[in-house]
Amino acid sequence: MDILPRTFYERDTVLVAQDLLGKILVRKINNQILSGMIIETEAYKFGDPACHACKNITERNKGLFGEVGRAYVYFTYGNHYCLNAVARDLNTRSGGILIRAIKPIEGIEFMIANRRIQNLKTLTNGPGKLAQALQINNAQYGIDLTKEGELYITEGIKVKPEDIIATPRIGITKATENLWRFILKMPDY
DNA sequence: CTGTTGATCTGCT
DNA sequence: GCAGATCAACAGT
Repeated sequence: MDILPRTFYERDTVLVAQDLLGKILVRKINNQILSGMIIETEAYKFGDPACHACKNITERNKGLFGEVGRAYVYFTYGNHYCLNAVARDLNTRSGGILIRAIKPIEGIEFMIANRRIQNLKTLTNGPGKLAQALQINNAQYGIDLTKEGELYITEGIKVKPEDIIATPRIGITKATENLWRFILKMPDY
């Protein structure tokens, strides 16, 4: 499976968010492979009031201003890490895509052990849950997603435009009118 | 230095 | 459906 090239991330953040649906997120821990198909994303870009990087660069959000194709991880609500991919067209100052949900493919037993639950439905269907299942934390901040390593993204299935649902984003209080949350229709999930 | 807030999850009602 | 957990980053004093 081919790893997505850096040019994939050098486009408008909203476009990349849609294109990430159906791609495969791969996490390697020692020799254990964990992977899953990306089925839900949200786009955040510069000037967007709901985005961490809406105005000034700070210690936490500087990754969103850096090189595209890298991982941006942040900690919130005292309990949860969330995984983003940095992506923007080269005329924009910052932008990122929140990976909200994946469908587990490989290493499901390992994920269940990480999450200490039994219910498959709630294994990786939220940003914080997904990060916990894949053991993602600040150690993954800034990892290059375009190189084979402990965390990267590869080509997946082809997604038709009519299989993508756009809805308002979740858990924010500003700019809720932008339909920048994208869900992949999954007939068998 | 202090107070507030947040791209959430879980458990209980 | 709703409140509580829980803490780092941020902005203001």
